Amino acid sequence: MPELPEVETTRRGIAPHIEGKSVVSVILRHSQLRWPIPCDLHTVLHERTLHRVHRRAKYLLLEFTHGHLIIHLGMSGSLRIVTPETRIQKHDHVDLLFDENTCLRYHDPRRFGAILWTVNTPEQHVLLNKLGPEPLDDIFNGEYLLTLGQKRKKNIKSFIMDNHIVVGVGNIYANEALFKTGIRPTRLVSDISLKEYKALSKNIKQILAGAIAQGGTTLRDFVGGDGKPGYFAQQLFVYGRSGEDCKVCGTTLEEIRQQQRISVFCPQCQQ
DNA sequence: CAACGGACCTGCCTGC
DNA sequence: TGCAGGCAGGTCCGTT
Repeated sequence: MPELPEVETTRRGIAPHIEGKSVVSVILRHSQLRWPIPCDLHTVLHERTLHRVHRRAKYLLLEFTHGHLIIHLGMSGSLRIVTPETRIQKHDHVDLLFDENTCLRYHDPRRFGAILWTVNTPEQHVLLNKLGPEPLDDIFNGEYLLTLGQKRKKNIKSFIMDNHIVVGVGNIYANEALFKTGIRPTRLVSDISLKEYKALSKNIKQILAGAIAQGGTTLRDFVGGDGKPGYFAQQLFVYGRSGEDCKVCGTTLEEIRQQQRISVFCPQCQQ
């Protein structure tokens, strides 16, 4: 699921409802996610105040005085604000119950997500300490990509999806950014010019910022923190459109598989 | 190191 | 209608 815009949309959706509130209780219905949820989480968070909800890459970081709760939504996770009485549905694995009858409910059918606790700064956590820059940061630009790309031998699609290079570019937006830049996903990183890298980084920023502004891409089961779906899906140029006509030139879009992920591209627009 | 394949898990869709 | 197979937004881990 969620790519970076969905995670940021979730952060903005849930933050106003829980920042400044204290945890009344934690209910674990299914603690086996990608890694086990700490079974003493209720004791750790009981009567503690949540100060802020941050995001780094696709991780949501819930800041408490004595540590951070690290939440990743994996492929199928979502967070919603509900009331404690709201009927429990299948795969509603965790409730963080706050005061004022506010409940943060974690739902994740495939259980590829994670909920972890750390008393250190989240940036020091082993899952976060090797991540590349945020795509919307100024550090992420054409020169940066050119420098790293010269040292490597791999295709551009898996390069921009590599979290060591830049975070937050998942399969949907990798496809869309390469289409918009006119770069075929199979091109080698060592073979791409500074001019192209500048355009690519600019387009990645633009596409992600646009998707965030519109509340994320909705496919299947994603819902934002307030339960409303996002509206970016209808603006996709290539993702999920293999065999259909290119919206720019009319050529039939083609599909290949790279690193077990589907890439869709226009053989005319992307060289 | 870097690159690649496999693994984790459920739901949904297709085709027989 | 039932069932097997393939596929899905992510990313860690072990092996080359």
